[in-house]
Amino acid sequence: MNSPHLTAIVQNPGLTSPAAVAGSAASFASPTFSPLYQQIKALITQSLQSGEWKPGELIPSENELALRFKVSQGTVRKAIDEMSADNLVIRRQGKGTFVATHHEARSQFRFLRLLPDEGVPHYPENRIVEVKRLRAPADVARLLDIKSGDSVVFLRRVQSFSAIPTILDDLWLPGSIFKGLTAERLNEYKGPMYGLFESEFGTHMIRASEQLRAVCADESAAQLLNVDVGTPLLNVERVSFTYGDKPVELRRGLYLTSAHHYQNELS
Amino acid sequence: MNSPHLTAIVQNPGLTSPAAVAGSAASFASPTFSPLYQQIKALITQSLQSGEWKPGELIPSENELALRFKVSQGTVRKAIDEMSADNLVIRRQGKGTFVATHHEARSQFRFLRLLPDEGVPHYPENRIVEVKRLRAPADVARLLDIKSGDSVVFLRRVQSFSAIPTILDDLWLPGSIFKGLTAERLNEYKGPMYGLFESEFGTHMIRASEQLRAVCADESAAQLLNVDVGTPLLNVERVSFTYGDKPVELRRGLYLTSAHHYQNELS
DNA sequence: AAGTGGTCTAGACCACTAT
DNA sequence: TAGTGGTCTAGACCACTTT
Repeated sequence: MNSPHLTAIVQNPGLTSPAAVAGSAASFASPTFSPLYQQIKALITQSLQSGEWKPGELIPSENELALRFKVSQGTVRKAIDEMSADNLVIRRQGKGTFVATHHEARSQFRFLRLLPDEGVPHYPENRIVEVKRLRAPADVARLLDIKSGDSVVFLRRVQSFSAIPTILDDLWLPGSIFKGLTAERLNEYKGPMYGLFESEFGTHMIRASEQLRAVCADESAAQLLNVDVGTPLLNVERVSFTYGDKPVELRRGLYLTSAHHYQNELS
Repeated sequence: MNSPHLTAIVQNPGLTSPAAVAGSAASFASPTFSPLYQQIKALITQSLQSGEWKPGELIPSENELALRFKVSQGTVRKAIDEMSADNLVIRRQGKGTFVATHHEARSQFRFLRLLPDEGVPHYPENRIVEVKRLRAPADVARLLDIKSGDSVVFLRRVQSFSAIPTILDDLWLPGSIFKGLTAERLNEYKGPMYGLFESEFGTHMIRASEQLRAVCADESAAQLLNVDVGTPLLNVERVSFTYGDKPVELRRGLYLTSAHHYQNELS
C-alpha cells in the first residue's frame, strides 16, 4: 500500500520508513533511523511546542492524524499512547485527545509532593514575599542553561496550609521568557503557579528534576516559616523543563515537615 | 473465530470476553468486566506470584501464551507491554521475556535514590549492627498488615560510601516470611538486600512507597553515622510490597545529605 | 534457519460522548 | 446518528539472537 519512502505531509520533510510495510518486502539500511511511531510522536510534539495546539485544546483525531501523516491509525495510536504516558496529552474516550494543561484539579498535585500526615490534601495559600530582577549568578545560569549575568526574575514566596507557613520557595526564571511577571499578577492568581506560567507566558512545564537534602533553618527561613533557628527543614532543589527539555525554572524550596511529608512512589 | 465466552486454559476458570471478537457480533453485559489483556496480565502475574516462573527466568513466548490463553498474540503483547512498564518483566529482542530480578546491575539503584553530589554513583558497603526477633509494635504491625504482637525480624545496619557512614537503616520484616535471617547471612552477602530476599526467601519486591522528612540526629544516630547530635538528616520511611501489593518490609532510614542527595524525577 | 520480540497495516466491533 | 478513543484480531515483515 505504502511506498517504502513515505513523503507524509507537505510541511514536513518526509518520514523515514524503518520497516517494510504490509504487502511489500522493501528493506533498506538507513543511517539514522527510528520507528515510524517515534517520528510521528516527534512531529506531534513539535506541533505542541510551536503552539499549533495549546494546552487544554483538542488535537485532531487519530484518523485525521493518520491521514495527515499517511500512516495507519494504529501507528498514530501508538505514538499518542506514549505521549499520554509522558503526560503530554490526555485521552478522553468519546471526546478526543487534549493537550495536557496545569489548569486542572487532576494536575494540581502533579508537582507538589508534600502531603499532610493526617487528613485530606488541599492546595496551600500563596504569599509573595518578593519579586525582583537580577543578573544570573553562575550556578543559577548553569542550571537554567543561560549565560552568567543574563537577566533573571527572582521570586520568593511562602505557602501555608490552614494558615500555617510550611513552604518557603525561592525561584529563578529566565528574564527573556518571564518579562512582565509582577507580584500583583502573582498575588491575584489562584492555584498552581504553573497555570499562570502556561496562560500568561506560554510556557508549559512537562517534567522536573528534584534533589532533596536535610538542612537547618537559618535566620531568614526561621522568621518566614515561624520556626526556631536550627529547625530541620527539607531542602528541595528543582529544575523544571518545558518542551524540548529546555530548563525554564529553578526553584529552591524549604519544606517544614513536622506535620507534612514528601511522598514518593518507587517502582 | 473465538466463542464469546473464552474457556482459555485448563487451570484457569475462563476469561470473560469484554468485546466481540473479529468476525462475530457477540455482545453481552457482564456484571464485572475488564479488557481481555488485563485478564491475561492478571493471569501471568499470578504465575509469577505462584513461582511458576522465578526471577531471572524466561517466560513463554508471546505466541505460546497466545495459544495457552486462546487469544491473539497482539493481546498477549499488550498485557506484557504493561507488565514491562510496571517493571515486572524485562523484554529482550531476539531472546524473550524474563521475570524481573534484583540480581542485575540495571536494578541496583532502582530503590536507592541517594546519589553523590559529585562523581559517579557506586553501591555502598554494608555493616550489620544488629539483628533480633521481637513482637511487632502496633505501628509496625499496621504498616506490615500483620497483627500487633506477631513475630518480626528487626535489623539495623549502616551503609557507607567510600568508608564514610551515610545511611542508618532500621528494618522490620514479617517473621513468618524471613525465618532464618541472621547477621552472618547478611554480612556474607554482597549487593542489595533485595537480591538476598529474592533468592533466599522467595520474596521479590515490586514497588515501594516512601515518606520523607527532615529530622535532627539523636545520640544513637549521631554515634553510628559519626556526626554531631542535631545534624540534619533525611528521614526516609519506606514500605515495600511484593506481588499482590502485599507489604513485606518496613524500613526507616536516616540519610546524611552533606555530600549526597535524594534524586527524584517528576513527570 | 528458526525463534524471539518490535513494528506496521487493515479491519472489525465496543464504550462513550455529543448532537 | 456520527464521531471519538478502546479493544481485539490476523497477518506481514523487520531486527536481533541463538543454533
